[in-house]
Amino acid sequence: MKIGELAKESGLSVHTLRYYEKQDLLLATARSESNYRLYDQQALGTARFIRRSREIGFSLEEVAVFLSIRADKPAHVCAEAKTLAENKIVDVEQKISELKQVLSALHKLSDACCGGNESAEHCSIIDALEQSDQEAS
Amino acid sequence: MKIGELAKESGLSVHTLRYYEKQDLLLATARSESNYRLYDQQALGTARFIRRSREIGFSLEEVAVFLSIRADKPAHVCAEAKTLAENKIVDVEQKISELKQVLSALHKLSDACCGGNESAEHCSIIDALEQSDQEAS
DNA sequence: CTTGACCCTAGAGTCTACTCTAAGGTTTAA
DNA sequence: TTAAACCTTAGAGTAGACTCTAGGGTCAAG
Repeated sequence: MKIGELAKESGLSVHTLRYYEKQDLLLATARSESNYRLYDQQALGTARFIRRSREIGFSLEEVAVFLSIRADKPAHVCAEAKTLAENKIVDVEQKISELKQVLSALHKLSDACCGGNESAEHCSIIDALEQSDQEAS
Repeated sequence: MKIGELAKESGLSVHTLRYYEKQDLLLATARSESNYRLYDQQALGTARFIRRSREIGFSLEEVAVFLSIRADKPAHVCAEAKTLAENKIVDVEQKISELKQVLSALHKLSDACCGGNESAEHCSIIDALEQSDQEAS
């Protein structure tokens, strides 16, 4: 299959597939006489594997680790994959908690503001951003 | 006050302050004979205003809108500020919900994996990433 | 034989918000 | 007077993951 079909089947763009090749994540199975990239079913599996890993939030660097485990499973142990997943969980939890703080600050801003067509002379949003220090805990 | 002191007082770096000037967010009040940027208390207020807005998660583009409201309050209405805050709330809620889905997918991966020093031959993380379609709802 | 849909490469551009560098000039304190 | 600690500019670099462009070749249908 050529790159266009692989793109369709995998849900990745042609550009992205070529980019992944440059990053050594997904090499073409072969080249046609006219130098077109050719892929087999295994390559399609890998493309989908990468897409799923990305959707779950892994970076390309992390995906590369998964791919190397996947490529030679007997040479690796479960702990390697699990560590990656656990670290990612910590990252994501951290991000969520940061965003929740941001959200609470935003709600405070928004709730205090009348939001009407009154002049912003005494807009509580602007005023709140003016305050010297406000900790939201 | 010179840029170094403004940096210290505002909690922004000298580089960042100059960057904000380039972005027309915070102009120097004046220049000394030797062409040093000079700032007054009002500029310090603006610097802090920007920092607080950024901490709450507004982009520089959004901060620019706040600054223009702040600069001429009578010419603006509360609705403008509130709209910005509400849109940001929607964005942040969206991001949080995406991250929660990611987190749940990660937990599924991680929980299924023994994580031990066994060969990754049957690692359930790698296997799960291999699956063709798994919707987490 | 031409049109359109493919494919190729190298390399540049995008996004946001900085962050840093090079190569200088100024001020201050000892 | 000299060294440290400031300040200036224009412009490049950083992160991550694409995304696109220019300028060209290839292939199948009508």
